[in-house]
Amino acid sequence: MFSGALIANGSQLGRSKQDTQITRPSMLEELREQGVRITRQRRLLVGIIQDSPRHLDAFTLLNIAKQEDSDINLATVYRTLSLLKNRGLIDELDLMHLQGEKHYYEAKTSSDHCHMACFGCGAILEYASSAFEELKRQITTDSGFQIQVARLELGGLCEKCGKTKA
Amino acid sequence: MFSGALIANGSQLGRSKQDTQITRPSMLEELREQGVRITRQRRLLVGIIQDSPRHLDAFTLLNIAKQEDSDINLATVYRTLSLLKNRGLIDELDLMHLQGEKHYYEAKTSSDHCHMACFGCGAILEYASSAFEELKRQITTDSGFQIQVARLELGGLCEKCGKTKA
DNA sequence: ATATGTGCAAATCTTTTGCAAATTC
DNA sequence: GAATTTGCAAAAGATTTGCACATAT
Repeated sequence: MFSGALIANGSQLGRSKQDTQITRPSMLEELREQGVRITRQRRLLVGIIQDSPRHLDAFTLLNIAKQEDSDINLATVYRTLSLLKNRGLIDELDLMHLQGEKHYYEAKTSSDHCHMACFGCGAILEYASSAFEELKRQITTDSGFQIQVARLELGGLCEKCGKTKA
Repeated sequence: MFSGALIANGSQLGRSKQDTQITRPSMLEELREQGVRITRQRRLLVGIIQDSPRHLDAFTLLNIAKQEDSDINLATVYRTLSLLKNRGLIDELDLMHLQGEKHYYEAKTSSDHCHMACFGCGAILEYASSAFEELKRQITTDSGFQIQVARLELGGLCEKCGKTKA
């Protein structure tokens, strides 16, 4: 069972084969258009989230931000994350609670992708597929539910751990 | 925005159209086979989870159990949930954090199904589809990841709320 | 100038843990 | 009888909130 202190995340988009391209649009512009006040702290946090290849939890985000603005506070981080989430600019993930109950955040992408958490080594892999988009379409058509947020998380063994433990 | 005190859950399996049948096998037998000691508390909790049409959180489960055994403790509930989760007998859900950060649990079913949380009225709908199973197969084939747990959660507006707010 | 956002500290909520007593096999 | 599980109370971890001060438009 994985029990390391850090998520061994080499995930970077495209680590696994996938058939859909992922792109991330600019968040600050979007916020301005929505009439949201842009503060020093928000600019900083949004920049970090947008640039980061990793899934950040609130505390990690705080520590990265502190390198630029040593006075920034954890409460501000949480308030900003909440704002971005409510405006649909970031997705919130649990990553199968591999590291306790905290949440992880990432800039919303053009097409939804699933996250695979390896119970063996703790790696987080991403995978985008047109079949996922197709499944969402099917559900909407079939049930009449209008999807605003979609989260597909898988837990199991990555290719390497699967071979080791088999 | 939904802000009621209880999840308005009329979900009962099969509320929405779906193309895959869901069945729930017996947990106690499975536990015995796995050599797990069956205590009074475990028997009670497992029975409640198995019978419940709703997604239970730890505290709700405790209160239902207290009607039978007024001494049962919240720690025991958490320890039992943890046992069942690790043995693959129940699934853990977040239901899009519609009601804070707590988790919800349900007996694992023969085929995975997705949970749709309505931001309008708080209803939780379930939907099982062969396309979901097919997507999992595709991901496994394509990435080599061996899936042990799958969780697909959608947030948005149910059919009724979609019409009201459109 | 005024509404809004921030830092700080305390509070809240959920889940986990240490330990002595009770229970199951 | 020995090993495991439980209840209780306390601790831990993540997130939220009240309020006085600072900032953006």
